[in-house]
Amino acid sequence: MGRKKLEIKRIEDKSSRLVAFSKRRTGLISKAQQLSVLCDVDVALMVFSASGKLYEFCSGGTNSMKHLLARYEAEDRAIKGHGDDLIASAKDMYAAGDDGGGGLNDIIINHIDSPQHETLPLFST
Amino acid sequence: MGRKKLEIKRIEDKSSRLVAFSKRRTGLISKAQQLSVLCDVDVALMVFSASGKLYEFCSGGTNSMKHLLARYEAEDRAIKGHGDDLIASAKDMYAAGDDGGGGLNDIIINHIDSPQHETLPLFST
DNA sequence: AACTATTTATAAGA
DNA sequence: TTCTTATAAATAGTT
Repeated sequence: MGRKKLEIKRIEDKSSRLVAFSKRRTGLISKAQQLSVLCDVDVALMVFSASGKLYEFCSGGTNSMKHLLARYEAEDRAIKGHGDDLIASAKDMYAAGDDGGGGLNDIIINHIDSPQHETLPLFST
Repeated sequence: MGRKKLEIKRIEDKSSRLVAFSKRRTGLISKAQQLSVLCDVDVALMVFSASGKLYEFCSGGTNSMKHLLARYEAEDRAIKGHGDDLIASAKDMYAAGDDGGGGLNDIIINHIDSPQHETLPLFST
């Protein structure tokens, strides 16, 4: 989006990297806020600078960050609770030889991509 | 960024809102990944859809999300640990009459905007 | 901190 | 939903 196309790899020049960090961090937080408002969903974003500074955004305000983290932990536990099922699925796929290349990782990702019915909304706006 | 300029407020038409959610969520996660790679920083992003589905990105992979959340908790505690100092600062500012309008909120935001020296990196790539 | 040439993201529409 | 396309936005390099 600039004068030249930029490869997505670490910017080695420190000055350029810091400038890019400042610009892109601002843009990212703005996009996160827009997504939460336009689509009426909860979003939590944390950015840790190389110097240890924290930048954050949370729909509902910074004070509600803990609510979203609690919700995340709950969903995470729900996913982990299916560990045995996931491993069984992985074995089945390997046995059937239809592993798409990603193996267990892809299975877990697919699982994460499906709604977690066990998870009750702990926080909603 | 489209055929028409869009106001940043809840999209009332459900179909349009879902389409926007799909597109913008993808874009946001992509931007988060680019920021982490280009600027070599840690980023954690969580999006909770209205139907309770979780979408996430974490630099270092989903498995490292917990490390970043722990780091966030640590920074949060460090900020909270300065509660007394912050309240004293607020009182001083009010007494001096140089409250910029934001009051304690602004003081806390300024505090958050400064590096947390007490925070050790719990996780780094 | 501004500028501006370009690249990207994306709102509508098919 | 997936592809297309006109436009708005973001931003890389520059001043």
